[in-house]
Amino acid sequence: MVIDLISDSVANQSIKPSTLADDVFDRIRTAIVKGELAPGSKINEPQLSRQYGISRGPLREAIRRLEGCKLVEIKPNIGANIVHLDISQIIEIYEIREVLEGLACKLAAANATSGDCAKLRELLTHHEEQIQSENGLRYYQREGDLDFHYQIVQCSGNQRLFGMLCGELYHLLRMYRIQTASEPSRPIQAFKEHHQIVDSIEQSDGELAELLMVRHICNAKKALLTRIQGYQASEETD
Amino acid sequence: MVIDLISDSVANQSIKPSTLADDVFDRIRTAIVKGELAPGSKINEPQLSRQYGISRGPLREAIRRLEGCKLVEIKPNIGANIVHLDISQIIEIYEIREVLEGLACKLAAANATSGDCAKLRELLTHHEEQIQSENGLRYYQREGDLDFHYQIVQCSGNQRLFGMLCGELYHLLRMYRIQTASEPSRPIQAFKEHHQIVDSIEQSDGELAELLMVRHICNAKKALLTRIQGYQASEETD
DNA sequence: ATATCCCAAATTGTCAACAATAATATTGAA
DNA sequence: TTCAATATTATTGTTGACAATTTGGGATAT
Repeated sequence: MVIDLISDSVANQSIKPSTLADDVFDRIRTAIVKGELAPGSKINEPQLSRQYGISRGPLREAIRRLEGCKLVEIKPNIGANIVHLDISQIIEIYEIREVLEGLACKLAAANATSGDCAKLRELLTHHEEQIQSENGLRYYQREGDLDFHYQIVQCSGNQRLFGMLCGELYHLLRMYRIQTASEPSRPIQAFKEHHQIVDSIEQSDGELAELLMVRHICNAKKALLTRIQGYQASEETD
Repeated sequence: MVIDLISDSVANQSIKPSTLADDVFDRIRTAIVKGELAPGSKINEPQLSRQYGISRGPLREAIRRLEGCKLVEIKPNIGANIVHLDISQIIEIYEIREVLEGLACKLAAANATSGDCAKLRELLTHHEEQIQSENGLRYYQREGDLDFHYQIVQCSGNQRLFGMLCGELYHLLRMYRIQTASEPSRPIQAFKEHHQIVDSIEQSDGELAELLMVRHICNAKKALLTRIQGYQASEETD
């Protein structure tokens, strides 16, 4: 009897219960963010249900949840399409990021513990090593950059802010980066800016931290814009 | 034949196709925001499906979509609960509102047409009339206030920003106001601040408009905090 | 009286079949 | 050949039934 109780508690810790709809939601969301499901493409329910080995019931529940997250758009009697982000929408996201991450920095400056700051420093040190090696340059920009921002938002202590940025916007940005196979742009400059931001957070200077982060993202936005305009120009002249 | 085409096009314009899941999603969301479904309460699928006259299939799809919107929380094998906002979460929303609506003002100052400004003026004039009558005071704070902010966000031109504020956060604030049956606080002062904001938008002074809106919402947040603290103190001394 | 175990009822999760709609292919006429 | 109407196919929407799990109550032992 005692043994049963133990094995039960162990089972509850390791095997957390979940539904097919939840599992498939995660798998589809990952597939969308990774670009395995192409932006704008149509979701075929019979095909996907076969692919995941489930019936259409829980699959449709997963799709509806994705609709709530605005990762797919459903038209009645027609079907669900993977969301497609054009440049203007990416700009919109960057505008929102500016103020949202500015806020995150302001709050982080007020709330971050010395341990939090140490972790941020450690992350930057790791990035420095990555930058100095050739292939690390790509790694840094593609994932490490968002990791840095992720950690700061976590330090803000605002749970809803965390959900908005790390649970939604960052996914969309990753999606766009993969979609456009974007190369690293201005990693050394960005690295310097990251250090400045951590400095101000460590000194509990919320005002400065907010300003630096707003400017940091605004710079990234500008770099993106010039890169895009150059691309569009070369497209036209081809 | 021609007649058929006409009647078809008319039908398409008036009767837009929708699914049961979509309809019930709207109805449940309204019920949540209006407080008809109590925050924290459990959703009973058989009961709700009888109430709306549909089967559990589309009902569950609607609930999953609500989960994606973070209006309900689903625990596997247990069920869905209406989301419950405590004070700390409302404060979190106000922190986010500050910067998001500040951004909206900055963008509105750059994008608003003279027609947009006229509509804002008209709205404020209407509010003034409401304030001068006794019972209008309540009306103004409960809905008119959010209407004003709604219009400004619309002028910003940032669709995602619009979705975040008018599609999510305002719903939650309405929900909280109804939930706590909150009385109007500082309507005259808020009215003055609204006028200042429209002034700066009309003059295309984005920097000022942003600053004024941030301060406006920060004031509302402070008013909320003192009201709550007073309430909590009286609770403790009871 | 309290706690524990077990059983019954209710609720959630899943599936497969059917209905309704849209997409596609085919036929026929100009 | 080309366009339009029609028939066929595929996909989406909806339902009811069944399986799995949780919840609640009651009997029993301490």
